[in-house]
Amino acid sequence: MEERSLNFLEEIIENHLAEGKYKNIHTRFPPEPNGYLHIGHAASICLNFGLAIKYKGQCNLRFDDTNPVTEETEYVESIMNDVKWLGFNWDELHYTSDYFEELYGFAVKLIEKGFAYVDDSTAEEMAAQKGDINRTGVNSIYRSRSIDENLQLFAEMREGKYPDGAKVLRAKIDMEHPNLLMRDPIIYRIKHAHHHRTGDKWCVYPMYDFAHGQSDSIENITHSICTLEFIHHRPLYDWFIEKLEIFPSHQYEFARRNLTYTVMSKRKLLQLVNEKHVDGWDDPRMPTISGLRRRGYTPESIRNFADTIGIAKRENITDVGLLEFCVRDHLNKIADRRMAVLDPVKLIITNYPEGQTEDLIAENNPENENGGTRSVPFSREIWIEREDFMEDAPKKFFRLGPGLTVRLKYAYIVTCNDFKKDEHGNITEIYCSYIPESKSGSDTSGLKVKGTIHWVSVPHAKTAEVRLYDRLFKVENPASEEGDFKDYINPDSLTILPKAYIEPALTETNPLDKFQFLRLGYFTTDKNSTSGHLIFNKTVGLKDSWAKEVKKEG
RNA sequence: AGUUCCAUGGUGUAAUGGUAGCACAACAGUUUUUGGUUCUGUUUGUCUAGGUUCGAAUCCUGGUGGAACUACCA
Repeated sequence: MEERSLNFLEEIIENHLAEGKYKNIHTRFPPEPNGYLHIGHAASICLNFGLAIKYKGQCNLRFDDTNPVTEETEYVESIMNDVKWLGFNWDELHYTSDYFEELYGFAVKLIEKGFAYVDDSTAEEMAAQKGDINRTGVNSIYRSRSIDENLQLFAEMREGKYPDGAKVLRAKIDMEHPNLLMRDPIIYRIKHAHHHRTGDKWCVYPMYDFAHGQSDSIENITHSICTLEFIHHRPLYDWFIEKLEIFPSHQYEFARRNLTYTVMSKRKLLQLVNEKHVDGWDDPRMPTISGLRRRGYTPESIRNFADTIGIAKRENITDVGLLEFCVRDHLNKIADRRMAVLDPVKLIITNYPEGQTEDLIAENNPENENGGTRSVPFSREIWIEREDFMEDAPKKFFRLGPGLTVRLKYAYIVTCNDFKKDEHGNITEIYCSYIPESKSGSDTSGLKVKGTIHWVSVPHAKTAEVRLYDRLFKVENPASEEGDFKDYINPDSLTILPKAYIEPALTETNPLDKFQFLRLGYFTTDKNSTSGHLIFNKTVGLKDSWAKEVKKEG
C-alpha cells in the first residue's frame, strides 16, 4: 500500500488532531434541494465523507433548505439516492428547516445584544446604501431603532403582519467595511411561501449566512468545507458565531471542480432541462450523478476520479478524458463481453454448409478468470460492421477487403473472395470462404492473422435500440465563451440507432447492467429497456488507436 | 479601483529549505483470437525580477497574470 501525500485539508485536520484541538472530526455535505447533484458535488461528497471515514469521524447530510420558492421534495429524494449510490452513509440526516425555531431565537438574541435591526428600506434603497467595491456604504435611517422596537417589529414580521419585501432583519456590523458582505447583511426576509417541509408555518426565512454557520454549530461540525466562492463569507460566518457565543465551527474553502465540454452550475443545468435541450436531469449526456449513472458509470469509477483529481485551491478544469479513463479502467475489469453490430453489412461464408449452425464457446471477460463462458450461435450468414470492410484497403488495414483474411472472434478464419454493391456504390454483401481447421480453441490451421472482427449470426440475431452519446458542448469551457452558453451545445450529442443486431445472450439483461460490446465500447442497459424493446446506452468507447492512425494519415 | 484568494509539463495533482515526482493525454515499442487490456520506454513544467541561504517550487519583497466579491439565492 503506497503512502499518498496529504491534501491541504488533510494536513489541517491532522494538525488539529495532533494538537488535540479536536478529539474527532465532524464534517457535513450541505446541498440545497433545488436541483440534482452533479459530478462536482460528487467530488465534494467524496471529500466530506471520505475525510470522516479516513479520520474515523462523522459526516452529516444536511439539506440547506432556507429558500422555499426553489426547493422541492423531488430534489431531496434524488440527492439522498445519489449519495447512497455513490457508496456513502451519513451519520445524521438534518434539514436546516428543522432549526428554524432555533435560528429565530438566535436572531432575537442578536437583536437583544444590539447586533441586529429591522430595516424598512426597499431593495433598491438598500442596494444604493450599500455602496460598491470602490465606494463605502452609508447607514440606513432605520439603523438606530431601539432594541425594543426591533424586537416588536421582528415578532410582527414572523406573525405575518407585513407583505413580502416590506421589512428585513439586518445584522448591524459596519457599512464601511471593505468586505461588502459585512455591510449590514440581511439575515431574515419575509416570504409568504409554502415550504416543502414546514408548510405554511413560517413567513420569515433566514438567509444563507444566518443559517449555514449556525446549523454547522448546532451539529458541532468541526470542519465546514465549502467552495472558494464562499471565502468572502468567512468573516461573517465567524462574526455570527462569535456574537451568538455558540460552538465555533470553522469554514475551509477549496476550488470547485470543473470538467471540459460541460457546464457545472445547477442554474445552467436546470435551463438545459427546462428548455428540453436534454431529456431530464438524468439524461446520459448530463454531468449529473443520475445522468452518469444512466450513462453506465459506476460509483467506483466516480470515487476513483474524485480521488485522482484531488483537491486544491486553484482554478481548474479537468479533462473529461480522465473521467472516461476512470470508467474504462473499472468497466474493463467487471463488464462482460458481448457482440453487437451497430452498422451491419451481410457476410456470407460460401463454403459453410447451408442450414448448419454451431454453438461456439465465448469467454465472458478475459480480465476475469472466473468470469465464465457463454454460447454464441454461428452460421453461414453473419452481420459484420460496415467499418470492417474496405474495397481499397490501405496496407495497415487489418480487416476485410478483397483478398484479405481475418479471424471471426471465437470462430473461424475467413478470407474475402468477392462482394456486391448496389447502384449507389454501397456494399451490400461480402463473400468469404472459411478454413474449417481454424476453429477457435481447436485451431490446427497454423495460420496467423493480424485482425479479428466481431459479428452476429443473421438467423440468430436479436435487435436492440442503441444510443450513442457525444459531448454535450462543442467547446471546452462553454461557461467562459462569449454569449449564451447554450449557443455551444453540440447538435450531434445524441445518435439513436433504432435497430442494431445483438447476440442472443444480450437479451438477458436488466437496467444498469454493464457490457463491453466487443471492439466498440462499454454499454449499459437503459432504465426504459424492456425484454420486448431493448435499449442500450453507450457509456464510453474503447481506446481506438486505428481511428487515431486514420486521422494522422488524413 | 478596493478587498480576498490563487500561480508547478497540454490537463489534474505532489514535493512542507536538500535529486521537481505521480496520473491522464501524446509519442515509440511489447504482448494479445478485442487496433481493447498488459508491460516497457520517451517528450513536455516551477509566471517574472530581486533578496535571504551552503542550498529556494518552497521563505521575503516588487511586478505580471488569473479568479472571486457589489442577490430580500445558496
